[in-house]
Amino acid sequence: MKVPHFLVILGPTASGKSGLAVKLAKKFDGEIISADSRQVYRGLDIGAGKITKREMQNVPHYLLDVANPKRVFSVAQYQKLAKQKIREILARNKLPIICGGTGFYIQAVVDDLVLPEVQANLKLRESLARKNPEELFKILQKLDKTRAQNIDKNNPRRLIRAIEIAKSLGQVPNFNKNKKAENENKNIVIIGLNPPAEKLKKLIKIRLEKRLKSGLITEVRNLHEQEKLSWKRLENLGLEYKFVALFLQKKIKDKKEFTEKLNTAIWHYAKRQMTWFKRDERIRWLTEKQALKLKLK
RNA sequence: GCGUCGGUGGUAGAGUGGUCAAUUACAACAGACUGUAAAUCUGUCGCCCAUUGGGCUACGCAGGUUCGAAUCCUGCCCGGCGCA
Repeated sequence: MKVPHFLVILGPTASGKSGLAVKLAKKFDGEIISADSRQVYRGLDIGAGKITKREMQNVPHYLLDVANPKRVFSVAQYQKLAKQKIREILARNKLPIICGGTGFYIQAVVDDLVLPEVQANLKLRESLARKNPEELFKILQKLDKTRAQNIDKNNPRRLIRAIEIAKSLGQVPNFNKNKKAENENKNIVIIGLNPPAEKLKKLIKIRLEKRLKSGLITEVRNLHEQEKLSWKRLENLGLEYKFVALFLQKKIKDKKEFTEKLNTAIWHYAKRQMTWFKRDERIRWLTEKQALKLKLK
């Protein structure tokens, strides 16, 4: 296989991406760029499954801890930073390895999506949040007919963001399709890891137990008490952060119920990740063993 | 033992003579994704064929009433509560 412009390692949560990335980085003299929408935040460690210094084995890792967890980080920001890191790594004659489970972030980089730089308007969002989808849709229709035509009418979050963008830019810009075509020529190797469902379920379960033992609950409590992250914010961060926050608030009282619900939620997440990945035919689905046998020249 | 309330689809739990293969939620499965993505949203969900539609088996078990029963009656089995 030709030496790629960069390498991507993706897969559902708990599929073993981080470990593989380190091994491949050592083999190919690479450096790793995380593609994870939660690991970008400072202080989200155990719950987000951030790789430890020790696990990094001296392989440089980027785009971890680059954002304040109080503020919402966006794909647009991610894309900008990731592209910059890729350039830097290439300039050093090393192989950039993008590794993560946030499909959208990965796509933003791989296909170089055109993302409107419209910042979150919290006041606008708050006032729009009170409206139902039908009302939101009507507002969007007035602002941007094109976007209204292909948007999911039932999805308030999308509707609100579309309105936000339309208000600021007049309309929601299109993806740059040409860019995507151009990218087909770029040599990008995408490796997907996808253990069988039953195995993945087990991996998720074991990993959660491990996280609980290594202080997950304390981490979330500290984020709330010391870092002053509101419960609402923690709930919004999802999965571990959401369910531990609910548990600490006693909205879920039973520890067993808490574990079960969280496990299910993580499983649901893994499945959502897979539906996203499945449609990308460029992904080469391999086992870790197969991936380690890859040769680049 | 008597009294009483209840036993409904994988689970919880509505339904109390027809419009019920059975509200809803969860789980399960599939999917979307113009940018808050660990979020947000959608579809399917008894079985068998079918394009609308049709057939079959189902609401603890066995009988009965009725044109018609998850729904009413009788007996039995099982569980909660009360009194003994």
